[in-house]
Amino acid sequence: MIELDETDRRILRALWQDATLGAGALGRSLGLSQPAAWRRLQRLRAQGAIRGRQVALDLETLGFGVTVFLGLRLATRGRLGLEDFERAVSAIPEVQTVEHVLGLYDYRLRVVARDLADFERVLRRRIMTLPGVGQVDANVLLSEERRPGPLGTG
Amino acid sequence: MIELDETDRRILRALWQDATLGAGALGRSLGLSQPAAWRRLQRLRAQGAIRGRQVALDLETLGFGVTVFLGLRLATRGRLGLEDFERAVSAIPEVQTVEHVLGLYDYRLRVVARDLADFERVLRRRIMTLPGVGQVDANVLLSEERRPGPLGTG
DNA sequence: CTTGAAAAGAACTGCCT
DNA sequence: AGGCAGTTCTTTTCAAG
Repeated sequence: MIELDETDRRILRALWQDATLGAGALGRSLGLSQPAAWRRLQRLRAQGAIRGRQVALDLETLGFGVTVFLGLRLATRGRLGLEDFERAVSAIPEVQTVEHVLGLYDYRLRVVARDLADFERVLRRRIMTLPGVGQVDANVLLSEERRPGPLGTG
Repeated sequence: MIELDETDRRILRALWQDATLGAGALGRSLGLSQPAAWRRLQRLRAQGAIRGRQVALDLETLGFGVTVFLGLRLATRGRLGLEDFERAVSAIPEVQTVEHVLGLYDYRLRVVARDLADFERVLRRRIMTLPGVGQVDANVLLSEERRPGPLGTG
């Protein structure tokens, strides 16, 4: 865990919105010179605050119009059960996110499909056949808003 | 919705892992020349397949060690109820994601906090006071795996 | 599609306040 | 910590096959 000043937080917030910004552009928007912004970037990366950069793909455009969140309970909850389950779920390409959680569910999955018929196929042939799967709850995504998170207050 | 060939899919998969790759590096890893890879990138962006680039922040390192998923049902479900709720939830910095869903819940929130005590504060003072909030279910994140999604199968 | 090269811009270094 | 000036490298763009 590291300490950030307000300038660092501004840098991270700006990069969160658009990671294509370089040290020069960042410096201009913050009133810093290019090398000064560059040195802060280096430090933030060395400290591990920035893990990497990813493209945000537009799944709608790519033909995947349906996103469904599944909440799963396992019937068998031993250590082997978890490992078997995780190995099997990792082999399903339509699963975008696997979250191991504590609470009402054991696992939460984010699943994308081309349409509802495609999703039904994934659900019946892939999800329901996972080892140890018990109860399955589903929520269909209507719209989603992603926000920069608590860096503003930090 | 657009058509992709296998090379396009490879490009998107590579960028999903590391968006810092430029046209040159992409071309080398795919057996294309730098201008050829560059033109494909341009096309993919023009078609809207690539929405943008984001940094992946390491929330642990930044001091936010607790992530909780909330499933919410609203007590009042009219149009005004939804708008009031969305406006209010957008003002909570600890809320990273707001998903409007169809199913067991009306909304799903991803909430980050420094620790469980901090999370309790957010839950009591911010979440439970949201307009129209009914039932609230919680799941605490233990571990998470993100995967490239269904681009491999196309 | 390729290679090659020129122009532009970004990244990085050293030295100074 | 930040700024300035200069060097090096990559990306971008164009020409030609």
